[in-house]
Amino acid sequence: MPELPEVETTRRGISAHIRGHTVTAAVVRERHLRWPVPRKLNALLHGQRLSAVSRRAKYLLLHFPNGTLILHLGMSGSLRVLAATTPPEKHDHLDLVFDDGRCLRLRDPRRFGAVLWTREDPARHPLLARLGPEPLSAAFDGAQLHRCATGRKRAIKALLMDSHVVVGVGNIYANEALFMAGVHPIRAAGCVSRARCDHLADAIKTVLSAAIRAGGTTLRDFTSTDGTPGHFRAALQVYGREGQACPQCAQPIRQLRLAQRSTFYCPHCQH
DNA sequence: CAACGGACCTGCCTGC
DNA sequence: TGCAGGCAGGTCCGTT
Repeated sequence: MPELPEVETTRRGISAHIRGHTVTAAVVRERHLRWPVPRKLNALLHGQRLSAVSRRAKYLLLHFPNGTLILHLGMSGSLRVLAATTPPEKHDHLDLVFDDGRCLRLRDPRRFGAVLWTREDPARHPLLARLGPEPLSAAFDGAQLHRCATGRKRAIKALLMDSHVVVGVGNIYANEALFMAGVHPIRAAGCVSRARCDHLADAIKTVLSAAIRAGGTTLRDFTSTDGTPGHFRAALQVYGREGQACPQCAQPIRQLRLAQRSTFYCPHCQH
């Protein structure tokens, strides 16, 4: 579920409903996520007013006067805003109940997600402190990508998915950006020219921006059941399309395994 | 230091 | 129909 576009769409969706409201209870039903959910979350958050919901990489940051709640959705997490009286279902691990009778509910079947608390500047939290630039910011461009790629032997796709280089590029969009830029996924990062790094950086920005717009449509209503998985699927050029015709040259899309992730590419268009 | 595999989980789909 | 096996949108950590 959550690639960066969906995390950003989630942020926008929940923010409008919960920002400015005060927590009346934090209900933890399952504390065994990627890391244990902090004890005494209820004591920490009770009576605290949520001032803002921001995002860094795929982490959502809920800002309170006494600290910040850091949420990560992992592979299968989702957040919804609904009436606090709505009965929780299987895998609904956490509710933040607000003073208007609604709650923010975290569901995460695979439990790869995380709920963490910090009193410090969240940017200095160990998980966030060493992250690379945001892909849609001016700090990320072809020059930055080329600096990181220089002298590296690993596959360019693995480099794009390395959060020290740039954050938020998951498996789907790494595939799509490489196709858009005409770069072969297993090419050694150090063998990608500056000009092609420019194209790759542009492609990442283009595909993520388009997906955020599409995600906005898909997950518009956070108070209802759930966003159907992926309006943007229709826009994918190579991901999940093994054997189908390349949109540019009509040759069959191929699939391979790279760093344990499915990788899709056109052998004719990508070098 | 760089690069790679394993690990963490459940659900869903395929094929026998 | 049942069951085994493989795969899934992430990413930290230990080993080489």
